[in-house]
Amino acid sequence: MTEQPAQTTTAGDPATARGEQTRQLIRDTAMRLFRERGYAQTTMRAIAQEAGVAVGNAYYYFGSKDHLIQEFYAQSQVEHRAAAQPVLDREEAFGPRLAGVLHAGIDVLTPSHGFAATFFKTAAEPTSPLSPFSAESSGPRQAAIDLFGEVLTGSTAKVDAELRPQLPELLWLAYMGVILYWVHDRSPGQTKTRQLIDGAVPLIDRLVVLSRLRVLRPVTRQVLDLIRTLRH
Amino acid sequence: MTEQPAQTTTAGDPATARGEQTRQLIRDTAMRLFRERGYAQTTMRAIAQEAGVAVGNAYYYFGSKDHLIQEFYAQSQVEHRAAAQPVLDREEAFGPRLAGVLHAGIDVLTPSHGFAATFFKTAAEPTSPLSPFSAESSGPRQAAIDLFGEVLTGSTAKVDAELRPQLPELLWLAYMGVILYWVHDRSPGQTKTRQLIDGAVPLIDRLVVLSRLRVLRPVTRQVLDLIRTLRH
DNA sequence: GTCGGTAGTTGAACACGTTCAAGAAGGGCG
DNA sequence: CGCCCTTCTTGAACGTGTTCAACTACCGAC
Repeated sequence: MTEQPAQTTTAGDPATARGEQTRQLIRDTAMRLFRERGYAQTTMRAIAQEAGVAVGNAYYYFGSKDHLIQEFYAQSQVEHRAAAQPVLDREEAFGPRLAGVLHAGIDVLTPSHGFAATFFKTAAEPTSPLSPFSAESSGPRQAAIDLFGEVLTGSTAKVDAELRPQLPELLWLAYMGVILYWVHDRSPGQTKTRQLIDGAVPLIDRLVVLSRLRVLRPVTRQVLDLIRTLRH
Repeated sequence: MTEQPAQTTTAGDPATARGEQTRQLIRDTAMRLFRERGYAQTTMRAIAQEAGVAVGNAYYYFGSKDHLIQEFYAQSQVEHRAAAQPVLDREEAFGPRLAGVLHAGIDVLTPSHGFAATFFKTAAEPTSPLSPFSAESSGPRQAAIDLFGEVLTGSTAKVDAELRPQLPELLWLAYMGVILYWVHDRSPGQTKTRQLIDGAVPLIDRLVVLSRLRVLRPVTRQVLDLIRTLRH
């Protein structure tokens, strides 16, 4: 309905633009304040003041307060990738690889649990460019899906040929589910989310293995057909 | 309807309080404007003006603009229950009962797809009393879970004894998943959501039946243990 | 050097959700 | 009726995210 005007995101533009320093300053200040005070308690005026710029200047670089969240996403995704590297180097079996990558994701997010939880609502809004399903966040999303592709590629697991191309996205979807649980997880240290990962991974592992069985072939195909249909 | 018997003891019954009329007026006006203009485009000032009251008066009855959404939830739940009745009367098999109740839920929500989608973000915030998992919405939630209990109770399906007590809540969770998909569903008439229901129900049906197999007993138990652990 | 255009920066102004001190309306009781 | 207490109602005022017309800094062209 209400189409946003084309945002000058400077996709492949030179990062040497004059304002790049200011952009990073504002972003870093915002991230710090989000962590210190939480998302709702951090006002745009406070961000601007702490960064030593005018309020409007922040809006020159970031379309809205919500857009600062997307910056957080991108940053988290990069950290997740880095944190997952040792696991991908070390493990060979599918299960441990998946578990390791999932745990790495939660590891990265844990310091931000307090404020991440409060802003994940914005991510759930379908019309928002912040939705993990939106076109605007297709960059970080694809990177995340690729990460789960690596979980698969490097593993010794044998996967049904038809399932294989769909699996990375399905694993990413499972990861989204883990995050949804984590966001609501009030157990100390979010230990329950850890239990969810450790409990769900063997089940997923078994499911992937079972999908190759001839007896279950019709079901596998049925599921895959449904998924293909539902894809946007 | 407007006539009421002599009210002698108004001990703890706020339903007969003086302002009940005003409360309903504000609620109905808000619902109408939400449908007409969408959630974000409907201001509290507009609601108050259309209802012919002061802004602060709306806040006397509803703690915030978001709280008006909860009113929408409760109303939708009641309509869902009513719309599901014919299905529960007619169908006996588990699959058709489940499919019918799921379709009934979407039927009820369909007229509000435009604005429901934009406010579902608020429901996703864990700290908000509007979260479907929160204590504040335990009333409508329990009613919804009970509805899926009826899907099971009235059916001819034989369910694993250990799974049975967990199943209503699991089905409700699946329903939440359907709604999450529906919210993001941009296909005309949300036909894809209908396909999701029709595709997923047979799978759930088969899964429930399979859970009784001796071979799968360990897996069933493993899943149930995990679920019990993760429960809040 | 200075001119002109782009990139960057400013802060007052706007609309919104929300709060709150003050008042009005009702009803029980003498 | 007059009094008091609770329930309800008011609208100005506050802090917020966001916008925008005006302004400044920079840089290449001549």
